[in-house]
Amino acid sequence: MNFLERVYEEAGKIPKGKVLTYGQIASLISTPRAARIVGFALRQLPPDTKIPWQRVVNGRGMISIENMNFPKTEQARRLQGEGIEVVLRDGNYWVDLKKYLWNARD
DNA sequence: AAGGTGACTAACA
DNA sequence: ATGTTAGCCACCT
Repeated sequence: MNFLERVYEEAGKIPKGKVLTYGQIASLISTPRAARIVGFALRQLPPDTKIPWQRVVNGRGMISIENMNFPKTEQARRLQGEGIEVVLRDGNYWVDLKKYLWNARD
């Protein structure tokens, strides 16, 4: 099983209404410094994937997407649909990590 | 096989 | 407190 598959596996475990950071996922799969690869993994997800990629944000709770297959507006919309507060600040979408960051045991 | 790349981060200026 | 720079490491060409 390669790194990407582990990322998908962990991402799939994120409960609804919670978010996770790239670094956090990397740590969960025992490769703390590979946050970038996590992003790389999510980037190549097909539009019809079941993986809750929208629950993954960067270390400050910001949606890092600019204009890929999935627009950040789409991610923000999905998160709000799960009951997560998403605020638009300075052209970027943010979530409150203190409230929504998942601690892997909840 | 080797070097470039990135949905990241942390450290500096 | 904002803007840059430099590590990071698995994947892609």
